[in-house]
Amino acid sequence: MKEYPFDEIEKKQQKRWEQADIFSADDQDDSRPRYYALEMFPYPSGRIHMGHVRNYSIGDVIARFRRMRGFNVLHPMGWDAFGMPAENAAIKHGTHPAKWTYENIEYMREELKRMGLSYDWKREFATCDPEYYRWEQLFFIEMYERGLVYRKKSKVNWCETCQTVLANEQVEEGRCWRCKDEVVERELEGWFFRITAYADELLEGCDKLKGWPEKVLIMQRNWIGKSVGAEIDFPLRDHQGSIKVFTTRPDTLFGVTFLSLSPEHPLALELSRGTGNEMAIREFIERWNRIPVVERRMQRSKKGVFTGAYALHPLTGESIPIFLANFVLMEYGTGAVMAVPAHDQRDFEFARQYGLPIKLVIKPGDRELHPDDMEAAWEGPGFLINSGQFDGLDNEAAKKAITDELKRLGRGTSKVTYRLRDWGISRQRYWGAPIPMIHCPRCGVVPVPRDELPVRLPLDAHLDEKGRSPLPFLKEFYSTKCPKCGKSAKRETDTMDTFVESSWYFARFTCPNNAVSPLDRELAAKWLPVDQYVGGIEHAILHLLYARFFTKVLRDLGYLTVDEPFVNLLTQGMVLKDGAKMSKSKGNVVDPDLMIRKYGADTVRLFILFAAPPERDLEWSDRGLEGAYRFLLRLWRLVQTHLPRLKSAKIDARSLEVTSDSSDLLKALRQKTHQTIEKVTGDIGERFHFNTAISAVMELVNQLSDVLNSGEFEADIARGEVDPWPVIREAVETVLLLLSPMVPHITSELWESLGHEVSICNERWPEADPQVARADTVRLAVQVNGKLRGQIEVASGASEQVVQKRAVVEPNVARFVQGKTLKKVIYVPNRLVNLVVG
RNA sequence: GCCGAAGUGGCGGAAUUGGUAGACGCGCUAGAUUCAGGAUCUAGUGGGCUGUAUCGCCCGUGGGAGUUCGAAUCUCCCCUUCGGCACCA
Repeated sequence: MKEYPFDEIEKKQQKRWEQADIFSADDQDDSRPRYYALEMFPYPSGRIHMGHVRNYSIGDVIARFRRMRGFNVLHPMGWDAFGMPAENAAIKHGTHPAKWTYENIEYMREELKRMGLSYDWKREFATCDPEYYRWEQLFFIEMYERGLVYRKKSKVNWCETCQTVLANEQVEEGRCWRCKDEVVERELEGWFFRITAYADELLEGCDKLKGWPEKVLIMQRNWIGKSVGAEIDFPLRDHQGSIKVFTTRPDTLFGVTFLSLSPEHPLALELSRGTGNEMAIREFIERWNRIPVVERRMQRSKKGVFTGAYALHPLTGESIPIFLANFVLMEYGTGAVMAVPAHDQRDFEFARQYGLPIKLVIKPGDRELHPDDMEAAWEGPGFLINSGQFDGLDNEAAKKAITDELKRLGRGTSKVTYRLRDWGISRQRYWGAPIPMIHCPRCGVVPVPRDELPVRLPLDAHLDEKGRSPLPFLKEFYSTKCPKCGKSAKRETDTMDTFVESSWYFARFTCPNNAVSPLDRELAAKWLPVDQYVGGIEHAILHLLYARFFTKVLRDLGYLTVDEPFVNLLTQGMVLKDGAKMSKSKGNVVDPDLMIRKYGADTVRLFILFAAPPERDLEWSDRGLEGAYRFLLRLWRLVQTHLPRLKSAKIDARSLEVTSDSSDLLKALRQKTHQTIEKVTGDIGERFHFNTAISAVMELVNQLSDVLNSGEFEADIARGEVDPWPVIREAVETVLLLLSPMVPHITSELWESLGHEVSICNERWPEADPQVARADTVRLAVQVNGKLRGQIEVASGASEQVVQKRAVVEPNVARFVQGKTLKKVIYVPNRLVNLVVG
């Protein structure tokens, strides 16, 4: 038999926890403060990977720690079960996405259980369950009724490989976030969530999320991209109508020397008609259309062409030539910009290239600029010149003054623009939640009546090799009756983006089995918001922004009372092997399950928590893993060896005091025990620095072994003068309690073997006695002119006079002080004393 | 290009508020145990100095300057790596 039979222990303890049902969150109990700990739920891809192990180990420590500190903890787990890989696997292996998904869930649930995670498994659900997505369909309808869902035809990001549309957030450098293939442009009709209606609230909320990493907030702010400025009308000189532009720099209006339009601007061709430039414009647009979407944005050089048409300056009436320019985006603002080459770098480059005039209208305070020898646009502050009545104004003040003037003349307004676009959620895929809408040739778009929900995804569908959704070909699915007129109509065959499911799952965990309503208002109010959310940084924008949006929508629909879903966010780093992210293609994947079988879950958890603080990347090391195993082995052996005497020791206050007073060695051990409690409590509870928490416990274990192995100790026992076991038992029990959130199995087992009847998981977290933890003497560093010259042992909190007297007589210190005058003494109590001599 | 984070022994990392740099672990070295290997235990382990060798000196946290009695920590400049955004008017 193995000396440390981790496999038996882990199986036994896991069974025990399950039978005793000790990780359930109690909906009724209001006597304890509540705490909601959550980790990002996984996509059931088949097996767990090291990223999951890290994510869930971190979350489990937090949940277990809070439980021991007396909180009523909600710590649930579920499955983000809709998605493309299921369809791909189904095509490849001739199975069904549902079968594939549910089999994976079965397998991965067992893997997670082998890790010994303290989940309330009774709350588990998969998002592909109609009992889950039916409520999502209800939200969709309620959002539709409130104008938060709409349908439009637009140019969309299309991934040929995935055969579906992607949201802007899901395109990375012109490529699909999932399969990394090029995204092409397509004109398609689809459903949109009006996330832009919440743009301002989402942005302002960033300032209130004190528990989020600044990095994530910056990314979200940038993504929302709020710009404050003005929309200005430039009337056309030779046509009816005008061109609208958006600018953040209305103060530079007098510096406009031309307008730039996107090649996709609807007026582009029309303006050139009859000017003689029509051919050139047509050619330019055609050439533009031939450039793949991916490459359009990567073009660096400024290219353009004159339309032959002119606009009129809204304040001066001057004629302004209108150009098409390859750098103007149709999707942002109005697709047209007023070009101020003197004060905008892009316009500057364009003007230089095509020999267009540069007119200076902002004069910086500290230098003279001349249009002819400028090397770059001046985008900084200054006061206005060449701007008629506005000359001399500070440019910030001029922004308002010029906008006001435009408003007065009816040629412009204040305007706020966002980079954020509405969230396109239609997916031309099968394995997703059906969009609960009906297209009636007579009545138009009609929502499915509430009492007909859920619209079930038909499970008898067959996928073709190309990966196209079978739904548009499945008559039994799409053929229906219009709820309004009762005549035949067609169901929507698009499904929802799978990010919709993960946008509210955290709320559903508060009442996962509720069959009458998506959420129970009282339970949601009791548990939400999530106190601590843990997950990867890769969701900094996507999931975390969508979840924030959904929370606000559900609040406005009356389901939730909170504004934000996650109070505190911990973004963990990646698990690397040989300096690179683990991936099949690199062949550097370490299978967690294999490691758990070989060394046990406790060892894997301990290593992964010990190797780096959570937010940093972690380098996997087989050697390090063995080190973690050795530590647990030592701990096991230490308790086993002394079990009878540990078991019979009494650890009441009196016995502890008597023992520690009788031996310096034991007194020091007891002090270390209480110092370690202080240290570990802070490291786990406040900083999430599990690595330093573990190292502190290791120090205590080292000191404990030193005591047990020391000759002095042996001699004391032999004489029978001291009973050391109370202090030793206290130290051992402290080690077990402090380690239990991280390595729950071995600590549970040893706790039990010490004779405890209550599971260590239900024990109270130890309290440090500050009296015991405080040292009565301290080693003080003695510096001379800032250089370390010696150490002295003094009473804790000793006075400066005493310390100084002791310091100068220290031989090595004396060498450096002798024959010099003492100019100054700096004394930091219990730390150091610095003698400044000259 | 812009924004952000990070650079500490052979390696992962520690130093919470400007106060003894390198905790803890890995690796390595020597010894014990062992037929041998492995495992385990003990001791040592930043670099340099034959220098008043259980003590001491000098150097040392990417590089350079500065503030300070004192800097891994604060300020400025530079270098490198990683992440995000990338014509957003």
